[in-house]
Amino acid sequence: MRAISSLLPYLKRLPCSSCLTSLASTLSSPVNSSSLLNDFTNFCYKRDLPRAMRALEAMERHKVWADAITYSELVKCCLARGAISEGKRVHKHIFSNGYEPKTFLINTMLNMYVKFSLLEEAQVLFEKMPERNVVSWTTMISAYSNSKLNTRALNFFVLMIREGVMPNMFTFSSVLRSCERLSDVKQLHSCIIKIGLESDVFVRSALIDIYSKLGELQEALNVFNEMVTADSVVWNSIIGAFAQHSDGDEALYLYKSMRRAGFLSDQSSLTSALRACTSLAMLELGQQVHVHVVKFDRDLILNNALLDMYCKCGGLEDAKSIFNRMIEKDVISWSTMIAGLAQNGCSIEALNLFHHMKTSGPKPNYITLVGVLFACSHAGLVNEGLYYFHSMKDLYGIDPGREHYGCMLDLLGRAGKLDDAVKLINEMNCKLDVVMWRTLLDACRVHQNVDLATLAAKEILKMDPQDTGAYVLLSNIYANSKRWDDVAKVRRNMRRRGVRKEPGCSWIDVNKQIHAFTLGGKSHPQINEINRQLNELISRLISVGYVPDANFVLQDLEEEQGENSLRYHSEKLAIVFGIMNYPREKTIRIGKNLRICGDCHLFAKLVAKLEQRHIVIRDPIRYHHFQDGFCSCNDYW
DNA sequence: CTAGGGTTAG
Repeated sequence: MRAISSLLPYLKRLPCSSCLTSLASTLSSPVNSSSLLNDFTNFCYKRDLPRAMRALEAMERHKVWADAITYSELVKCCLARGAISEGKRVHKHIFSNGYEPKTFLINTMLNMYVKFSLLEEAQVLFEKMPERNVVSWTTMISAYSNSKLNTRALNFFVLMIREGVMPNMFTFSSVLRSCERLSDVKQLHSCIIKIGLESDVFVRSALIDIYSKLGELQEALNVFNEMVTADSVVWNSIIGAFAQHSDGDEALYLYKSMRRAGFLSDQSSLTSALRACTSLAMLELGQQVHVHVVKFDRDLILNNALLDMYCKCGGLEDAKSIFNRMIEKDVISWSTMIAGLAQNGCSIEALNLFHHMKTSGPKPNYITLVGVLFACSHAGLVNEGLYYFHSMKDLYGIDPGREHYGCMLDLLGRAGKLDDAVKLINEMNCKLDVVMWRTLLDACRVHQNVDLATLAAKEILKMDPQDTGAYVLLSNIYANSKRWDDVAKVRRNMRRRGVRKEPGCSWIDVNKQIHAFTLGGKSHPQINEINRQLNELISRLISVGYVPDANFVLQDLEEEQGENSLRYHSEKLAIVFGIMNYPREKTIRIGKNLRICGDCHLFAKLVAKLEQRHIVIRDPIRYHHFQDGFCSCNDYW
């Protein structure tokens, strides 16, 4: 022992028996295997990885083995530290001669490899396991599910059943995530009921989630409603399901029910609630949700949802200040802000932000560039758009996809370059989808290209025989060139297929109550007063030079009645109602289901000037901010 | 030792 103590000053830390043992072995002293094991156990439980590993080496030399629980602690320690090579070393140790690792210990190793994303290693280990229990199988299935290796996950589930291993709730919540077909979910679902696991909250939320992902919202709701006890994740699953499928009403209803049931809102439910407000364009409600967001103000996803809500609900100033205040911003935050600026008519600002992103933001992705091209198309920035489109592959490594082509068609089409648009179509390697044809059709309408419009409308109706807009436009085109036989034919087709024109509708929120108007607005109790004030307003506008623009009657079937119905377009009624009920300084916010027509656009600009009002109209794809005789879209929409 | 929920797109 004297020889050892003379070495002590050279050891930085107090020596442990494993150090002593390794010294001892070089000095050929006898080994105390029980104190070696003791130290190893201590180091493992204290998560002292370096010393535990040294002890492990010593144990190997002396053929000393610890128990499985201690080893599994060590593996967990490797996992927690991200120590891959140490983990592999332990793997080698427990598979060396003279030790037979228990199944649960190998499971721990399996899990470690999976968490390190070393699927190959996990796979090899799994195959050489002498015995595989439900945890082993579930670990592999879960690994495949997380890596989107869906077929493999499902195959493993089948193999597991064939081997006679009974799946548990862990297995189902993993394997469900890998289902791509409804029939698979149905089979698993009945399996779950047979085994009696349907009341498990994990299984239930996984079921709700997968039904929702496959678009089976009713099934998701059934699973939810059959539930006796819920936890917050189950609630969040069902709220998220409806929020993600743009059923904001149902999502908000469920959100309120959740609060009534005594659950507090958390990051996930608030995110979904915001998304619901976004899809309903309910700014005021969104602002109420914002109040609850404050206590999670460092949550990136939630902030992104908040940002998007303000962008899409026309609260651009709030959106900007949120964006500027966000401590952490990812590519989604930037993309949201860029698209948001573009949607609100601030395309130049959107492009400036994109330049700023290149120097001090994350790498732009596919969606970012959709926003950039969208900004170009909505401001008529043809050259800029062409530049970004042609350089996106070289500069950002992004291949143009459907959405990018769609933006370009829109850009060229709106700018009247229909020939270039057709050229682009021919260069595309994908076929035109309905949305692209609609884009083209719209451009044709604006630029009066009857031949291409006719083709586009026919193509649209081939793909979607229920597309009201295409019938209406086709019929309008024919009407415009006095081809009354063709008009009648289109009408007959519409009737035969049971297609009805979606009535134009605008709405405005007054005292937390939504007032909706349709053409003529007959159903509103105050319609007589509204019409009176509207007529008076129109006379005053005419006296300062307003000329109703009947050219846009081409948008609506009902418009054949001419200027008089134009006069009672739903947005005009909503604007007048807003003037009647809002103080002058309050912004009049109007939502509508169809795009605004040129006459109403002009009307809104003039009213904004004459009445000194700030008017915001949201149509299905963008915002118009009217102020002082101008619109944020610069009359380009 | 194994499991479930939230954000950007024409």
